[in-house]
Amino acid sequence: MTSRTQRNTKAKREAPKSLDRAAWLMAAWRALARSGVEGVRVEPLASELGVTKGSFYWHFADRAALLDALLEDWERRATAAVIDRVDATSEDPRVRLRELVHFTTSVSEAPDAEHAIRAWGAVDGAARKKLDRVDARREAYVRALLIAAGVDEGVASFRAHVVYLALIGEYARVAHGGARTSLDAWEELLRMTLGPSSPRASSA
Amino acid sequence: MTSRTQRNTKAKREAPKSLDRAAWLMAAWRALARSGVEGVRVEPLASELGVTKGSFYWHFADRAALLDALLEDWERRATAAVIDRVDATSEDPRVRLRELVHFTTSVSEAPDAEHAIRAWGAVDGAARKKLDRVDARREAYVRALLIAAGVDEGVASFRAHVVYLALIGEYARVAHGGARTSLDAWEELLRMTLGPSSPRASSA
DNA sequence: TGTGTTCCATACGGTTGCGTATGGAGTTGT
DNA sequence: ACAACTCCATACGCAACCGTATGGAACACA
Repeated sequence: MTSRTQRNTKAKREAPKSLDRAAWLMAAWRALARSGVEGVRVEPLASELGVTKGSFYWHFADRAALLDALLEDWERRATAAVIDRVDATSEDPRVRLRELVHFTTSVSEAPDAEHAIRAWGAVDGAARKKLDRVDARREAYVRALLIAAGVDEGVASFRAHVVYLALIGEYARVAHGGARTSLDAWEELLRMTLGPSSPRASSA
Repeated sequence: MTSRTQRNTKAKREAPKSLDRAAWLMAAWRALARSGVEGVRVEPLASELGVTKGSFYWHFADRAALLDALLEDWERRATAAVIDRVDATSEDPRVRLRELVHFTTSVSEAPDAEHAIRAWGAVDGAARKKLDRVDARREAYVRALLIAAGVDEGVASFRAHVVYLALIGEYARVAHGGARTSLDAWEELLRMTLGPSSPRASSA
């Protein structure tokens, strides 16, 4: 309150420009990962950022606009980004599959955000739609990898689904503080998944 | 407002006694499944039940007490109850395992509640503790079934973990409106899981 | 030095929900 | 009938947020 002349002057060394949408988005991500959708509130975020609501309502129409932005941001980073990265590792689908599992499993901030969005999707329609799209895309990718690895097309869908369910489950467990699944367990899953189709396909 | 003499007289045919804890608990479950922890609020529940807060604060100390009661209730129903039921179906561990999957998968109200509690556990410490206990117990049960079914003890832990992850994933997907995974997919998982250990145990 | 634009502070009204205090209507026992 | 007990209604005070309205400080630019 002594002098308010330097609000911007040294707030950030490299970005002397004042707060922008991105800063609000990042803060929103932290809040989302920490406390779920209900935790991303305008005024708390403002005080965390050291400003007031006035700033928020300059960059966003309202709280819903911020939540929409979160969803859009997530859709990008949760599909194309991951797939591109995995595709860049190797041509071998088995290697790619392993990399996919290890990567999505090792990024330490991802589970919280992902799980928060899943919980959000259970309550909100917009989040639900995004989730369904992302799920479909990722599962299809896993399925394609399995088929490329020589798994029968018939069982590939089932196995891809199961693998993907396990990944979702891992996100959920890690999100509430559970221990991460060991690499050995993932390897076992991949062995079972990439293995030959079981003897009797229909046992009734 | 005409006459308030019959509040109880015909509220419920069989239970003329007025509202009790159980009624509040059920309403809380519905709210939890529908909107998550943040959705279970005293005043909305009251108006849903056709009473006022006065009733609630008679049966419960505060909102936290209601949430605790939910957690306790869930721990009972999510472990012992399920295991007892599964154990009652057969002696064959394979049949039991199948029954476990089909049962936990088919109870249509369970996924919403389970997922809501998982989301809750990501935010709250008490819920987290309950979750960890329940997870450990259920996973140990699956592991025991696998071993009883002849799976090597070495891989049984890994496979039990994977199966359990898939179940959690299923809860998550169903909770936000996703389609239930087909029985065929579950059967495929069981086939892989109950099958022999893969050829090369260490491929590096 | 004026003028416009960008970004934020301040202040306000309104809603929702928590917890408490208190009384009162029914019911039960005697 | 009277007292005691059970269960709920009513009415407050309080806090957290949302969204809006409005002014002002800093900066650019001419």
